[in-house]
Amino acid sequence: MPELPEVETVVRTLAPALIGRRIESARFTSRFVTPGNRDKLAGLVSSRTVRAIRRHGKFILIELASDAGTSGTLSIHLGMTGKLLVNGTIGVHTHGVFQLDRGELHYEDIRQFGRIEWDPARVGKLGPDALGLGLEVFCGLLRKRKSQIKPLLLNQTFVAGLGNIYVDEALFRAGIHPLAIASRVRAPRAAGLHEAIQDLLRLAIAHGGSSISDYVDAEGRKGGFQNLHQVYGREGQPCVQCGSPIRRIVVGQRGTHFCAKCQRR
DNA sequence: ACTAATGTTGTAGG
DNA sequence: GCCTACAACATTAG
Repeated sequence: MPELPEVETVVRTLAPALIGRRIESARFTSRFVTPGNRDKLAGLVSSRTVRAIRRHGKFILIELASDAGTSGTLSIHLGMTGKLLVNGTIGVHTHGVFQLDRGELHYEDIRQFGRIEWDPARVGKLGPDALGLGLEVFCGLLRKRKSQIKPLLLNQTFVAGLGNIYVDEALFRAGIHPLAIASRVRAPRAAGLHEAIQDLLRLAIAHGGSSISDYVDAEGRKGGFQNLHQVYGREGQPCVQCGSPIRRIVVGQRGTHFCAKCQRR
């Protein structure tokens, strides 16, 4: 569910309710979402004030300061079905509750693929954020890799933030076949891919992200960008460019949508 | 009833 | 290092 545009939308809708708030206490109940000592994690985040909320790739990073001024970062990854809700009700899929000095923040996650962690090392291993990534940097990175373009773009240590939907959409916009070898994509096309990624992410954010089944922002609202998808979820339907049917294949275990005519190998 | 598929990532093995 | 397959979990569609 949540790729860069969805996570960005969550961060933006979360910020007004969270910045400056003090976390009085917290409770975690899932051994999957919060592996290890859940009480210890609750203790770490309690009695701290939210200084800032950031995002890197698909990770939500909440900077917390203690009364003494020492700071730390709470990292939340939404996995496939994670939600952060400011005005939710507690249900069977609520695995985290933050008591704020004003209001509550709930973490819900049906499949429990998401993670709530304190200063996790894996955030440091991420590649550069896909949004705002420089053209030269991107082309330089692409040139060095011999793997297929789609699995490469999904690799968060290469570039952070793209998921299955936006990779398919970006490759379509750039006219690149998902199995193309990264290093053999010629410079003009690579530049086109860079532009496609930037335009696509900005447009998707402007529409509040894509809601395919579960995704909602921190206030429970669905996104609207799913209505503007050109290939994702459109198997058999006509290509918006040439009319030939959108095809679906499996690449790296992921369903992959593309137009065989507009995206030549 | 049973199987496959779903937007995520980490790990194991070649 | 790279690539593939699989596993983690719950729900839904066919």
